[in-house]
Amino acid sequence: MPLPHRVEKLPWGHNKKADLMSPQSSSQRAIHELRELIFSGELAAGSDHLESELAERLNMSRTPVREAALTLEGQGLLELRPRKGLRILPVSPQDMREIYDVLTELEGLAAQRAAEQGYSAAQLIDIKQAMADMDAAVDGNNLEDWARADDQFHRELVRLSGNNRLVHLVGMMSDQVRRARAMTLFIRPIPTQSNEDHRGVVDAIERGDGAEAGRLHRGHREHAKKMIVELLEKHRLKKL
Amino acid sequence: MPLPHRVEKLPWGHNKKADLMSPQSSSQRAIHELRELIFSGELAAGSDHLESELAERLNMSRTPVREAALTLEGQGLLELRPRKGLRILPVSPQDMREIYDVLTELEGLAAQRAAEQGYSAAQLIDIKQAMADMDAAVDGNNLEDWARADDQFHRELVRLSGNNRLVHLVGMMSDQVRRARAMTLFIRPIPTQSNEDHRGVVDAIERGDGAEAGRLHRGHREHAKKMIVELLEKHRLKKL
DNA sequence: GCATATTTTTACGTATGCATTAAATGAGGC
DNA sequence: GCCTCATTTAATGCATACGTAAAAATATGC
Repeated sequence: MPLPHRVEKLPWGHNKKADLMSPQSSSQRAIHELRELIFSGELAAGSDHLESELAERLNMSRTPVREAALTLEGQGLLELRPRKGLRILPVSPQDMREIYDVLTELEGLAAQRAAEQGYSAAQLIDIKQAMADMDAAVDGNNLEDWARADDQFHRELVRLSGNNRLVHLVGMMSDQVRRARAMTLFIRPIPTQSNEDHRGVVDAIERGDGAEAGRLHRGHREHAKKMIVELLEKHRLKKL
Repeated sequence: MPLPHRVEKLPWGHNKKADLMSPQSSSQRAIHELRELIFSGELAAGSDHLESELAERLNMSRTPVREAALTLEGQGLLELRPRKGLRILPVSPQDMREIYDVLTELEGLAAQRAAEQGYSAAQLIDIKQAMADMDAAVDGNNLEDWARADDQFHRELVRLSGNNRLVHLVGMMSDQVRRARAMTLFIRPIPTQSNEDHRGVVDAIERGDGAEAGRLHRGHREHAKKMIVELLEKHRLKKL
């Protein structure tokens, strides 16, 4: 048969957004797996990797790897450097400042718009659940759970803005922040203040007070920015 | 203090000088030419095109066309639809609202940050030149020149923010706005107000008044948003 | 021993081939 | 007629082939 030592081709149906199951197309799989490798640090920031090398690692040809690389390049996670391999982009404290600046503004807008939609309490149930999860995680002193719930909170907040572009752009920026947070999560103060901040934002959204929601959320992010950047610099984490 | 300057190698940099050199790689050429075709309307919004068709049109194989398509998909200009060809994304009034919302916020931030850099008059020469060009274009009643200078103004404003991510994201959003403006340019009022607005923003930047620069620029963009969206809806330009 | 010229290697960019599978078309039953 | 199912068509996703040019390695001259 034409495919000598190829292995699995999963007979799963087509789930467009399948988060947890392996995507059906090799390109999609490449995107997913490369992202995992980058976020887990297995592909270290600043390191170079040949297309052929990655292709072999993922059990596919160069083509889908290349396509994935193009996509991820567009998301600012790596850079294609002819003949030097693809370089996992490092994130310096200065980069982090830039990213947080943008993120602050975009999420602030999201909070404002979310408040203006006039959501019912029922429609805010998911974001409140995320808040509850964060409280529980703080109580249980489980930082990983906290980080997950925090992600969920921010994702939900942006979704509530009703602006698809916002969702997309914030997602991109968040990916980069996430890499840094993995490093700093265990050396930062216990994030009780974050939970307070979030509560204020959700209250403002529930009241329909857009200006206040935006203002509060911006403050929240600015505070986080300061803390993260200071941590990165103090610990000499020049590049992540 | 890091001076902002051109970034050569950001993923999809909007490189102004790229035209001087003939793009050597087919992929780059494909990106450029497809963009041209989209902006010129030769590839109409909402239309579908087969990879092979475009490859033939650009005198290359499917591979670089595909790579370009991936890149442009990341920029929100088109969508890859398996077996239906690549679809040039239409921009509805609702899309335009979303885009302007994001753009307003991002450029507002840019204006604020630009003001905070403490630029000398000499460093503001380019943005002032753009303003002068806009005035001249209004005097000469040349709308195309005006549009070009307006682009230049906004590009320069964002560059002055010193935030490369901002440059990058605003570039993406601007591309989409640009398509709509081509349609509305000749049915909109003569843009004298815009020039006034810009002057106020630059003044605030020169004074180092970040809050005011941001506030003014946001107002400027919000006004533009309202006008464009109303125009689109009034003229039943459902899709662009 | 060092700099420069020359060969060799190799990674990439692009073209091409092919199996897969969605969509289009047609056949057959109601 | 038209719904369902089988057949054909054709565009894609991916593998693979290959020329090119950059980088590495080697040789050469001083």
